[in-house]
Amino acid sequence: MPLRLAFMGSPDFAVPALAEILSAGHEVACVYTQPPRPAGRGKTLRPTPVHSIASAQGLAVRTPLSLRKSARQDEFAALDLDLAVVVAYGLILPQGVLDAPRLGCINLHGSRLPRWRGAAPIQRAIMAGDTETAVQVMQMEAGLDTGPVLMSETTPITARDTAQTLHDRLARIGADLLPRALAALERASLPARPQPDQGVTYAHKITAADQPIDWDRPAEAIDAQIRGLSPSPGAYFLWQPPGETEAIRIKALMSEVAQAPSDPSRPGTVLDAGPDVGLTIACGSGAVRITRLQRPGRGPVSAADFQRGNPILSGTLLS
RNA sequence: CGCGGGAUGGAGCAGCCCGGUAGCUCGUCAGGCUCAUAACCUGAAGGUCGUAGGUUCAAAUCCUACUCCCGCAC
Repeated sequence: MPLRLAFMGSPDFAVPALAEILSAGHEVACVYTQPPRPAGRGKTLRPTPVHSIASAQGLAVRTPLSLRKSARQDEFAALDLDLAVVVAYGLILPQGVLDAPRLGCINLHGSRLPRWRGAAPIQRAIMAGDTETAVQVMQMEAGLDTGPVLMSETTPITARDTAQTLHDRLARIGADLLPRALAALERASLPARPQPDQGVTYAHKITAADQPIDWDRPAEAIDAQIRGLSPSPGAYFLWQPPGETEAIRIKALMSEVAQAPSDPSRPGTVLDAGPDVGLTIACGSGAVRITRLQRPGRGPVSAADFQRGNPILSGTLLS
């Protein structure tokens, strides 16, 4: 029995989920997504990725600025839904919305709740050095990501994961989880496990303050920061090219924890540099090797390529 | 009209301000050295300098338009 549902989501993370729901044969009566906003170079008006896909599929799309007004809630209720599936939508759902569908609203979230409730669970999990995370389907409540968990699938976070790779993996896993969750919900055979009271953390939105690298921190923390923010918005350090008067931002896109220097150097000191060895930098404790980076106006390159054209010399102090 | 940077052999860059023989670090190929090598030495191939116009005796370089890429901001 196909369900009649609304899909509410905005960014790339939600796109595979929508696709899977559609191919499972459910009736998507309406897609809710964030309104097109001026974004990117030139400040052109851009629809969300979900919006683009939904339009291409010929689905009805709504882009309210808020669901607080009763008129918006009435419109939602009038859809006469079995269920609403919410994936990174970006709006708070008032009780009136949560209660409207026959089976309520479920949410796909990229962490193992109650850890990393909120906006940026994927990045925060990597930045915190977590070795494992999950994708979970939960029954929504009024609180922020507080609802009981219906389905969960765990995945390890490796030392080679970036926000990008983990994002893609979790989106994929989540998308595969959803049709199963919907099928089970129809049969009312999905047990809901309340979230534990212990271990609650919040994944605050990534801001510009998260980006600068503080070389005084331990190597493990800096490596996690670099990978957790890669490729966007990216962690960066400042470097003053020889002969230049101003330092430029160098984005670090990929890194690994390197062998600690035998004799301690001031954090930020370039210990080893060259096309063969990449770029190893002393940290508050230990050292990190940056393996992929990008300077303003140029594309991302491997550390080896970067060093061929823009040698950052051994002994340079970065800030 | 948000601000700004970039496009130069296969890769990453310099050269442009101040027009006049296409450069650097690598890679590739050949040869040499070596027990051997990602090391070292010698040599070679490989470029419409993003596209289209303009100025000029002469344009990678100056001017105009366009295409694509990117950083910031959002």
